[in-house]
Amino acid sequence: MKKVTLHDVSRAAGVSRSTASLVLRGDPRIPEATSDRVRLAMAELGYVYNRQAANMRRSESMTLGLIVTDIRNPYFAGLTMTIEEAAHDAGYTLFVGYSRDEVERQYMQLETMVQQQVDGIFLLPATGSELAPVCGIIDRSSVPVVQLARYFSEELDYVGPDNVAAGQQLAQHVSSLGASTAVLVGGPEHSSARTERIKGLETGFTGSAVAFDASLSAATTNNAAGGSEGVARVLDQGIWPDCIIAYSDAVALGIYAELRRRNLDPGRDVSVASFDDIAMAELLLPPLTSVSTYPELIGRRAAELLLNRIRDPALQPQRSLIEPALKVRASTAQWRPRT
Amino acid sequence: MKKVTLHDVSRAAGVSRSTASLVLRGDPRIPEATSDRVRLAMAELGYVYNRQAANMRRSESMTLGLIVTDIRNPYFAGLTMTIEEAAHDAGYTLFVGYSRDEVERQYMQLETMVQQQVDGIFLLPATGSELAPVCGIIDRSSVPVVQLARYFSEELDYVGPDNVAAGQQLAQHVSSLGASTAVLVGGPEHSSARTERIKGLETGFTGSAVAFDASLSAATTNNAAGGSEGVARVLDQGIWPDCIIAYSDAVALGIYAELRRRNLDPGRDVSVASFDDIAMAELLLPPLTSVSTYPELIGRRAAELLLNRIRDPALQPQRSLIEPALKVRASTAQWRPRT
DNA sequence: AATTTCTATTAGATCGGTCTACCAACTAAG
DNA sequence: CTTAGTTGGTAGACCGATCTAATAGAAATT
Repeated sequence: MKKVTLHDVSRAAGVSRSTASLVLRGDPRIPEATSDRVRLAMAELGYVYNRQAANMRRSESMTLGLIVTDIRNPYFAGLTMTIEEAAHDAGYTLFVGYSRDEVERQYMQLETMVQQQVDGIFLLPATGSELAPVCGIIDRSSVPVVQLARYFSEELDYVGPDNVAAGQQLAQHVSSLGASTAVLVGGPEHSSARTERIKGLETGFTGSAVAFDASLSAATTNNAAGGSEGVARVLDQGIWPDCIIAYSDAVALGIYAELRRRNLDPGRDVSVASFDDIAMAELLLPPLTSVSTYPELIGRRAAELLLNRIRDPALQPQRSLIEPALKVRASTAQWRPRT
Repeated sequence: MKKVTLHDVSRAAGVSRSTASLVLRGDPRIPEATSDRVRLAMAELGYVYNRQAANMRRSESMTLGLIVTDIRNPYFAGLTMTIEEAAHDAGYTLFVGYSRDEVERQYMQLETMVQQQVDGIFLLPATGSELAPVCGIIDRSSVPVVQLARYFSEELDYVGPDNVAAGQQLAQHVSSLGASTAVLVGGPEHSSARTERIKGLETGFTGSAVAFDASLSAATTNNAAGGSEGVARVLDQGIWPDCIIAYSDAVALGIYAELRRRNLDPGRDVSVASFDDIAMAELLLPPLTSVSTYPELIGRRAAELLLNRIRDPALQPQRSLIEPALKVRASTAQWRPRT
């Protein structure tokens, strides 16, 4: 029941360990007759290549790390899927950690991944990551890191949607509907993405007839529960906006539910619009107006960036913004002033 | 720019490599004065523990592997989240691969994970896994494997919902509505889960007034696109069931969409019921009747099982079935005969 | 005082690969 | 015949930890 090593293989094939190793890596110096013999021995003995051992001499481990907050949000699930695909296609195996938006958890995950000698890390930072210790482990090991969707450091690569543009597009659409008040609901309070989306909304609404006050917006967790809670908080303050802008589609789901609980009909009594445009947005009733932020593109771009940086660590930090696109649907199209 | 090793640390602290190693692992034989000195040196030099090196001597790598088909299905996302949590809490780092239900891809992922010396693997098998090569790598390395939600081998541990019971519960509910015909839509054709659900439906429907013919069911991919396609295939054959049973909630989403495209109102013109009960089921319009199969429980149970087996590989293969629970909602409650 | 036990520490083998440097045998060129 | 080059292969150091067996010195026991 002992492990079969290259040494066992080489003995069985009547060659040296070095030769077996060369066969393993397809070195052209080894003639076919020899390599066939070695490969036969491998098959017969049931040899399993030990990457960890190989990694000790080579400088790379052929593993990457990915830390995201929560894949029950389909936006992050899509992002995760493309990143895994890119990593797999490039020959890497992927460590994954879900931080649940907790810095402490995220820190532990970063730490163990670095200890496992990952060649690079995709990080969707938990809110609060700008605080000290998160960076500590990153630059102690000088492992390449690409920030996804949110950022906390200017010195690390970043790929995300152009949130400001997304906010502007949404604002323009909402004001074109003739709404007079709009409010933002949901999203983690201090994340860069939320700040940028608010900025986009504000600039988009200036000069329009819509009153938008960012200080009235309700920050919450980025999921349906957050949406319900956020919209409740707004309405219970006596604020009755014409249009509710959800921080994300995940949040919008909760907003729909809470509105209905209060006998309000989304798309008729109040418009709802959102960010992300996950597949579900189109299937909801009413279909949800949303600004698409293309998680697949972000993932693909991030993978390119990280692989490039692994090849050349001296590269300048890059920021790559993905252009959003507004998808107008019935949740806002049918809006009209309350009678 | 070179890596700091335990050797560097020990020299800086004026002790031997062995002593530094003992400090690292908190061995009680080392007095505090010494270990403080060593820990100080570690902090000053920016030492990073190299687990791969440690793994070469120890027999474990403190990593686990998880292979699932697609986390854009919230059911699998939930399963994945709990497994990651359990792994993390037990001190393991998790490799993740998404097979996209392709055996070839799954095989490659199994192979690299085994080569990375994982201590155990959670496997949600791709359809078609019963075929030879998938097992090859598993028993060549004799790595513990727990099958999730579907199975292809009796010799490996398995945790999943009690699909037969789930099918029965659904069938009983549907016949209690007074429906006269029901059809199953969606799901990967040869998966164990689908076979079992059909079996449950069949036994549940026998003796009732409902005509259920499994051979009329439309097998598809397990997502919304599959649901749309499946229901289209059924209706285009001229079959007009009273109740459509979706293979999963993900499939049901597509069924809702396709029915509406044909100006049919789910819950009024035709009942819809489903398996899984993801969070979204309740938020749909109409809210979707579904049998909850508790992915969180499955994940937790699977983690327990795998960790136990790692501790004691001689354990008998176990099968653990999670009891389902029917959640009746408006998508079936309002059903009445077409006029 | 001699022996035993205990404490703090260490040298050196080891895990399973890779990599450098070198070698032997044969062919080709001058 | 000598020299240079090519082909096919190998010995042994190396990566960075762990682990076993051993040791020197102090304390305790006889």
